Amino acid sequence: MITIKEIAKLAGCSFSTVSKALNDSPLVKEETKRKVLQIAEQYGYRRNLLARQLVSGKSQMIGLIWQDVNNPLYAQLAMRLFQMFQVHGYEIVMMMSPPEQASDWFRQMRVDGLIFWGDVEEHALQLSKRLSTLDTPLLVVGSNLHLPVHALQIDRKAGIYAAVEHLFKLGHRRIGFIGDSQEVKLRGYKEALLDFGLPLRQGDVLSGGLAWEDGYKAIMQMPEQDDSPSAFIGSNNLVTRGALRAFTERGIAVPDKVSLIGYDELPEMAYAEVPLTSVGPPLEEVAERTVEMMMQILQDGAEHLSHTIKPVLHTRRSVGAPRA
Amino acid sequence: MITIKEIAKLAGCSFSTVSKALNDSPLVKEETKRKVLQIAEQYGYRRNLLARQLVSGKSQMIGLIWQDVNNPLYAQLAMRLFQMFQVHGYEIVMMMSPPEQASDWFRQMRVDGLIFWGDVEEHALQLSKRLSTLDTPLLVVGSNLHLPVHALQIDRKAGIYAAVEHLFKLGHRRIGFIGDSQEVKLRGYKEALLDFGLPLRQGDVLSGGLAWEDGYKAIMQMPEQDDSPSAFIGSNNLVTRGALRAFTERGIAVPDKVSLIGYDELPEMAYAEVPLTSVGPPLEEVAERTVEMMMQILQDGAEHLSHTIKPVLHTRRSVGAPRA
DNA sequence: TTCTTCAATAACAACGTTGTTATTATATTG
DNA sequence: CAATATAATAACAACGTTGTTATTGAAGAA
Repeated sequence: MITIKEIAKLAGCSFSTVSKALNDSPLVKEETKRKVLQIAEQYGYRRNLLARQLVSGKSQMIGLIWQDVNNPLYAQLAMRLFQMFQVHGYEIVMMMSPPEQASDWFRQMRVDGLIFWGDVEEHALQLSKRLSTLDTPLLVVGSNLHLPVHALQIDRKAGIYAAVEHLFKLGHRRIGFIGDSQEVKLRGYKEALLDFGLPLRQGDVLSGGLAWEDGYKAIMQMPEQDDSPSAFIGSNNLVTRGALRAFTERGIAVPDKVSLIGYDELPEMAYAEVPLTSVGPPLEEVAERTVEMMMQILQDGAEHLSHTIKPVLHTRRSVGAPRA
Repeated sequence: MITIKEIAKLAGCSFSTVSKALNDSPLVKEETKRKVLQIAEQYGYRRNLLARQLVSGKSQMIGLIWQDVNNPLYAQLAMRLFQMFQVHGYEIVMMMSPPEQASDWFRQMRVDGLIFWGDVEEHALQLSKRLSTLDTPLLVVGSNLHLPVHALQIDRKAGIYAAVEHLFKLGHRRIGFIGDSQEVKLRGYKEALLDFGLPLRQGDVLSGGLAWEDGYKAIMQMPEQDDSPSAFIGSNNLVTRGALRAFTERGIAVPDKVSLIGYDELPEMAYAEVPLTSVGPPLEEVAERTVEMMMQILQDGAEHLSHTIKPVLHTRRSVGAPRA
């Protein structure tokens, strides 16, 4: 690929003049500029960003560490971040490797900032501790912990709480929870039960991970009882959709026999066989705040930023009043 | 962030010795190595990849251009590529911008190779033409065109053909097609009809794009007729799932009243309210071949590679014999 | 004319590496 | 003891840029 030095030879001037011409500097005669630009065009010159970033000390890149590819939530978010950061002259670079490995490579590439989706608290904590003393600013999006780095918190506890409240107000007195792998959500569930004077029954919390199958299995394996919950809350979009599938297969009509609310608000929720009522952070707001905070960090060198987003409830067909 | 020059000062030697020590060169005394390594560790030294790649002329990066974030197929594929290329010492860098823009940035970053998912033929053609004369090798994955670049073809026509054949053998004589935006697939459909002696009826091809809603709307808006098709083929996983949703809503039982086959083989197909029979390229094979071809291009400088993968049929519940 | 001013360009240093070549100091040989 | 081989390190060039400083040549002022 042609370099400014080669263009200089062709144009019969020095490479520093070429550099200035390509950057449209007023120090170069119009005629020279034209000649240089014409040659650059002709030979398909592309500036070498590695070199430019090396000398400038800024990479204009933001590293995005992405682990959970199967969750469409992140695909949506990533897409928006891409578009929004580009407006500010930054490129998003994504990696799907384990956090430690990804952050290490990003630091070697001298990215200006790092974004980490911190819904797995353990990883968020570990990574933020590791990077807190270092020179690459880290923004953790979606954690609930108090971290030693910049954080865009999502108040999942409040989200689940709101879901319980919604069901309670409709008359549900026996509410189950599917997927116990995220402690904050479970805490929101338990606190709400307590506040509304409902007993916490161990059997109503169906344990399992965050994948579709986990929700499916949880409901399929649920023992048939007379007094099982009249409503369930699924801990994320995948689990909830898996659960819905299982209810349908077992012939338990939603919402006639059982109501279902899922955490995460996504187009997919409306596409389910029964459109799902959901609580989740407004995606657009998450994206906007992420960009806003990162720009404050990069441009103003802001310290220890923190902001919290509250999930919002979207009512759809999957929830009704309990049968008498 | 500390550099080798600063380490040199601290260690009391020249920066070139530090460089060698960090690369474990046999030209450096063990004692010196230890001292340098200890200081590097202490100060959290990370090599500057920008500088290293500038001098080496190799970036060890492969650019992946990703447009259709909503299709989970690509999320799965991307994940596998990440893992597999890492074994070969390459990092995948992803961008979600429009192809022209993304490829331009990647070239400026001097990536060693580019991968483009070419299911939108128009984009694939345009990009491959643009890059065919340039020095950055482009591998188009999943196109059907004869392109002037390396290509891992997916024979979608054969896939759809196989779907029609499968239905025909079960006794279906009236087969519809949902989503007409990919010409190859439509061609497979038409050719198969012809070969099996079935008439092509305009009304049996429901037009629309590749999103969930397109499939949903197509079926919702389909006029109620006595002699409508006894089976449908959806042009991708989203469209098919949207269509299934619509059938369910309209009370048209799948597979009792109508059979449904979807293009794309993904876990999601099995998760649908009626597990969907599908034809699609084996993902793992696509990933493996992608890596294999790219490595041949990068290491052996292979010219004009081409390989074709045939989609495979997976039978599930959504297909049955037509009602008498 | 001779000095100054200014526009245009050239030259150079720097960014952080790697790889090659040059320079030491030390050990080995005859 | 000088000559030479060897080990360790230093010095330097290069990669492709950008930004700063130095050098030109020509026009305008004294």
